[in-house]
Amino acid sequence: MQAVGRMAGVSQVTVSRALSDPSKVSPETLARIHAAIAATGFVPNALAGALASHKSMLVSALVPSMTNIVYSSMLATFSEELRARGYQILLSETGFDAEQEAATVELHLSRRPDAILLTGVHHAPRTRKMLLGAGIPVVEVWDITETPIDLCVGFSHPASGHTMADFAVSAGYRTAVGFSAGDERARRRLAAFAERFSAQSGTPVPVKVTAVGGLAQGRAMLADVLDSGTFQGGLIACSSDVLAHGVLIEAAARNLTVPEDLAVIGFGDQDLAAAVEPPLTTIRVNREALGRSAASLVLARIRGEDPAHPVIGVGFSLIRRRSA
Amino acid sequence: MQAVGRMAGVSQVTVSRALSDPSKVSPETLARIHAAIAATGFVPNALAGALASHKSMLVSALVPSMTNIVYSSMLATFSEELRARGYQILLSETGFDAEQEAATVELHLSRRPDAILLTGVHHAPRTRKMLLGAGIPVVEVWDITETPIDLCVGFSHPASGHTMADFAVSAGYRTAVGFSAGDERARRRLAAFAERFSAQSGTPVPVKVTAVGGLAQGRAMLADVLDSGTFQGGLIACSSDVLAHGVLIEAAARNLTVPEDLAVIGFGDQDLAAAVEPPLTTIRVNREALGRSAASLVLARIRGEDPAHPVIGVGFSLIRRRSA
DNA sequence: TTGTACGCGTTATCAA
DNA sequence: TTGATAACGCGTACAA
Repeated sequence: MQAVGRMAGVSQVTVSRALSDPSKVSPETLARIHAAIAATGFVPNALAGALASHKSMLVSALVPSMTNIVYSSMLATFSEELRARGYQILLSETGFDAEQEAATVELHLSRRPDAILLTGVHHAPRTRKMLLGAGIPVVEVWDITETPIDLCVGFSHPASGHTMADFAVSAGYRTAVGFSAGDERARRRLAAFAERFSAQSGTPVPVKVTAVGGLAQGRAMLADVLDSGTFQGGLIACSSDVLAHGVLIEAAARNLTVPEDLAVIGFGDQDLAAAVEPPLTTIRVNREALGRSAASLVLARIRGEDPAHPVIGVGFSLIRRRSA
Repeated sequence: MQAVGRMAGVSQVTVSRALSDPSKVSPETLARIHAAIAATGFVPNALAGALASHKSMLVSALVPSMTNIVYSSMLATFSEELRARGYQILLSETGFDAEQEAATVELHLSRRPDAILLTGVHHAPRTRKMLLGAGIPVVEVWDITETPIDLCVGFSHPASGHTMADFAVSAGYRTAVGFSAGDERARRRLAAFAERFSAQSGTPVPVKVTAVGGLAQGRAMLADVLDSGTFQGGLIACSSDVLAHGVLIEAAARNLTVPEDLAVIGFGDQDLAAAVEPPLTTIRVNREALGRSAASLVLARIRGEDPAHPVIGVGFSLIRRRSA
């Protein structure tokens, strides 16, 4: 900035002002400064700026996995909203491990973000402590709690499982099995489904769990319950659309008709849900709205406001298509 | 650090040393310092550290889309390698637009990253200039060029199209159509396929293009060529596995048998390629190796080394399964 | 093994 | 409308 100022015939401070609040600089000097910037290729140092102003214009986001469309799609709108206000996103994966999350939080905090987004509501005690100590807005998403660290936007996973079960019962299904991915939230959804469905139908609901929830795992699980005789028709409730899609593929490969021979219900309403054959009955969560709400809550808190509702339930809805 | 030092009975510098190089501090004082850190909940300020040391321990990564598994999977290994060396990734989406990329590069440069990763080899002139001026390692990935800004790890998209065509001809297909996503690299792949296939088979290859390459678009494109009579059997070459998967779904919905009634070839060898029915013949790019090579090239350059081969071709291979 | 002094490149405060 | 000066919280000499 000093070099730019020298070239424009002004001091370093004036260059700083020209960049942060052009209205405080006369049009003529502003022009000279811009000319100097263009000539030198000067790029301001945001590190120094952040250090001096105590504003990093950085927002941290921690998600279990960035290759999972479920998280990346809500992040897309979250970061879009924040980028519009000049914030940049510092993104990290935490896996599904609380200790790894704690380590990542510490790393992020050292960059002095102006706010931080966490996935889920269950964290290591140390994580909570660090976050409280940091004194910045914290928003927990993709789950819901009455006792958030600060802010929370999400929905109840058990409630979504209950909704699936109620639908299944009312649609006339009397037997069911559950296929779940290994992460804690998926298991809570399926556990709630199994508990409610078996209570209403009187038949127990076995729940199979796989570490990762891919297409291949969906196929393999269906093959497994079919070959072992665990499943003789009825409904297959899956913790994700991808798993459900795998079930569809395996069923087709065995010349089984969906939903006649077996019915399938997914979770997430990803793009593929409507595009597969038959289209998937699934639970839709408005991920974009979730990301947007999280952003506006954070933005309000950064402005110093105290939101009337620090916990926002975005809800979900069952989309009935042809698979069940 | 001063406060921590006071509590531990040492100066600020000693605290700094305890954190950056514990071997330079006596075990006793180290213990006192760690106790003080634990007591105060002190988290070092990486902004100040970066400002003083001229090392931000930050590496920028710019990808067209983070919801696209193709990019996020190579990023996963890239960031894993760098995280192991203490670097953090500053990630941004650029869409498929050169101007947006330039603006994002400028934003990232203001954070003084120690290196930067760019997707593709075609950039705005201004981007090249800024990057050269920044004087940091730059690695361009997912495409290849003889004249990189600095480093390059990727493969030739036209060559992959030629490989598809050569396979198709040798497998006996005499007619083909191409389905391509709208991005520049996808189109180059399909254009190369069409050119080579028609040269060898003597029949022209129409190429359909869709802005986004989703499952629904794959279905719609197949429905379209079938209903309009543009396609009467032969091979469908797709710019991605997802598009190919859409073709598979639509074919099954119409009771068409693959590969007998129509054959399909994809690109990318994503997880789904082996899991669908029939499994997809596709082009595999080792995305993990790509991310890893990019990381080690960058790391070497950061260490001040001059890599013998600044341009690395990772190549690709055709995986023949049952769809073609 | 530890400490002193200084500088990194900005913003904030105050004065002109 | 502009400038001088002092932080911001660390690392890096250099000295002890």
